[in-house]
Amino acid sequence: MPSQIPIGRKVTLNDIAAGCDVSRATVSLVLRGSPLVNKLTRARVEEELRRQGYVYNRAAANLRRRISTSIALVLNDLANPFFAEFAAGVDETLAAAGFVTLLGCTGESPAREQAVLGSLLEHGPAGIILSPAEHSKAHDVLSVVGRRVPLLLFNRELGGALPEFAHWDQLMLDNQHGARLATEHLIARGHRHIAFFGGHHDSSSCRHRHAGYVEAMHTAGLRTEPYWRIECAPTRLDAAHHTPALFAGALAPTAAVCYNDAVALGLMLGLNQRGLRPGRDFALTGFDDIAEAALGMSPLTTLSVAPRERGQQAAQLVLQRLQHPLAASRRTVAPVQLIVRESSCPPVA
Amino acid sequence: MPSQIPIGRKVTLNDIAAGCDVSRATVSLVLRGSPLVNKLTRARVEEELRRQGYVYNRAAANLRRRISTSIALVLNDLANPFFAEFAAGVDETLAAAGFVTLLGCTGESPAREQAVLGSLLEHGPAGIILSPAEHSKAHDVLSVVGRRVPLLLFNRELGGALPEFAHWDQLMLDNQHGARLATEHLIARGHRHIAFFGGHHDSSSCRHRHAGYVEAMHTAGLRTEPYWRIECAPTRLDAAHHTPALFAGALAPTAAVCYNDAVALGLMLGLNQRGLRPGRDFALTGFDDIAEAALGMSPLTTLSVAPRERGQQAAQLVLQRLQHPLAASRRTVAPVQLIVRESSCPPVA
DNA sequence: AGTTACATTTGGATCGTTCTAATCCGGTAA
DNA sequence: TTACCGGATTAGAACGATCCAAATGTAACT
Repeated sequence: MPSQIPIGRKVTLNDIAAGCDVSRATVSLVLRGSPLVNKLTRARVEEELRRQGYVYNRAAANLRRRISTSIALVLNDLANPFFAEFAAGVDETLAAAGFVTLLGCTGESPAREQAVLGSLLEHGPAGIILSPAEHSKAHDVLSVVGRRVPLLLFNRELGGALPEFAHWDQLMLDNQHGARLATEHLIARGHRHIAFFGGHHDSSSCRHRHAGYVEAMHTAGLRTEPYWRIECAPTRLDAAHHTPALFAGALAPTAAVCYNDAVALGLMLGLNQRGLRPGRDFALTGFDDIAEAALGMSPLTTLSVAPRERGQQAAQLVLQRLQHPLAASRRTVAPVQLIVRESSCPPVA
Repeated sequence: MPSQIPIGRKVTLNDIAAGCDVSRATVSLVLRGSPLVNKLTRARVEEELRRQGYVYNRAAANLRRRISTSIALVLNDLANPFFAEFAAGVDETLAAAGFVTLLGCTGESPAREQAVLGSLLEHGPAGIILSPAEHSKAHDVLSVVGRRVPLLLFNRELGGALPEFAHWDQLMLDNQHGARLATEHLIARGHRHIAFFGGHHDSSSCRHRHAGYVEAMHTAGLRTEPYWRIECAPTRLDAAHHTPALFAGALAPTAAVCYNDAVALGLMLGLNQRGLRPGRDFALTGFDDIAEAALGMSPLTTLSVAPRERGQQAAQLVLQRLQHPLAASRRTVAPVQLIVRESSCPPVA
């Protein structure tokens, strides 16, 4: 029984081998289910493995075999439900493939990103999934990651040019098309004065969404006033604070395409404080379709990006890359889907 | 320059040693900043390390030193914001201590929990932080984890008795006291007929919260009717569906202590459908203080559990355990804090 | 010159596994 | 008898680091 087993040292192949009078090599063969070993000895060895409570030392095995069974996942912030769902999808798919997820959070700091990547690399992951911090530069990432271990960029571009020799894949959301869909939807509802609210222009996803908005507006022959572009941090609180700026210009908008759901929810609060009912007196759309979007005072029209599925997809892409290390690097753009809810009302007559 | 470095093989200590005419051992000393090595040779070696783009192989080092620099974090579901915040806190603290987080998700399935634990253990974590799946049994966890690697239980009890010889620590939330606070608050507001709504009685956290509710009621000399205890799955949807059951008994409650915030938000929806305005016609409290609690139609009175801080605390506890492997096992109960918002109105006259 | 002291450096064993190239053995063919 | 075969097993060298004891070189002191 387990209580007979010495508690001091880890059980190794040698212990098992000694315990049933075979060689280390034979035990190793048993462990890996080789057909070479005799049925009888296999049974004896398996019994001994159970008896001593052996646990496989994958680190030692991987060292010898010069392989790795882990993937590093580096994100800005797990507390963001978008990334949390993404991480859940990644882990789920990796686990199914026998890989283990090494987690790292950067908190939007390029410096911490460097540190985290460095630390994770020492554990020898087979690949990396990275959602870069805001001002992270391609050159810096390259200098710490090197060209040996494959990298998948998710969600954001890196500053500076991507090194063409490195096989870095990309998984991006169709930000521009999504924002265009939202804008077209508001236009179809009858709006003519539409603002773009929230986000910072130095974020690539924000730039792309803004481009989609401009594209839709101009295609429809509508003007975009500069004071209809309100920048703010992508948080509820900051969005609520910046609400007055929307109505400070000469021509007040009747609707806003928001950078993301958090901003949209904050804008709703801000509108309420001005006595405007979102979804009645003012129309707005979000981006991400986070859980809270469907609830709240006025259910939010938004773009679903299916973060969990993106996580699964990211994991798949990395696993494929591991099988074809020399394949050309690939850029995947995941589609987004417009979810129409009540917040995108027609303009008040 | 980096392009001169062969791309085929990983750079090892031997390569560096050969590259600057010293022994492997000396390079190793340089890496670890030993004062033994001469300033001059140190400089030469460091230059060579940079030149060849060396990355430390922690797996190999840990094998030799018989130590580990990783901690396994096993959760039900990262997509749950409570656990996501918790994980963020854990990773933050572990990273600061030089550890790396091995992630695993169980999806509330004891079978997957076994599999995930087994897989993570093969990577040799120094410790484990486990938030058990719903019906997970202590005996099963023990049989896969063994008594070698220290375990910290978070948030839930395990079924069956804890093995006393294993040094398993616990970090629990003060569920009972929290529910008692919420109930006392409602009583102080003037309510006499208070229900306990949501959750399943086979979940230990639900039992504890219910116990706190009963305790407060009885201490105040109030009765608890059996039909004031409505069980349902801890989701918004199921809570909304079970709302009518609250009013099916002889004496209708004027307030409800909810199992958690998700349930409370679902109950709000259900109340709305009955034409009752939560926070006006009916009072309710939640548990967890998730982000949505402060927003919504009627901001929710709830208990803040500070999940990120819990994560930091969990990591601290494990790190302490690593330093004192033989210390007596410890049970920590984290305090919770009542956050009074508008949902806990006085009863209608 | 011989001894001691000190600062540096190093060879070789080691961690727990896998891999390669033997080896062993009973049976069969030449 | 010898050679050979195929199935089962194994010794021993890896993998990339660390650790220990021992070696080296230099300077200082009898």
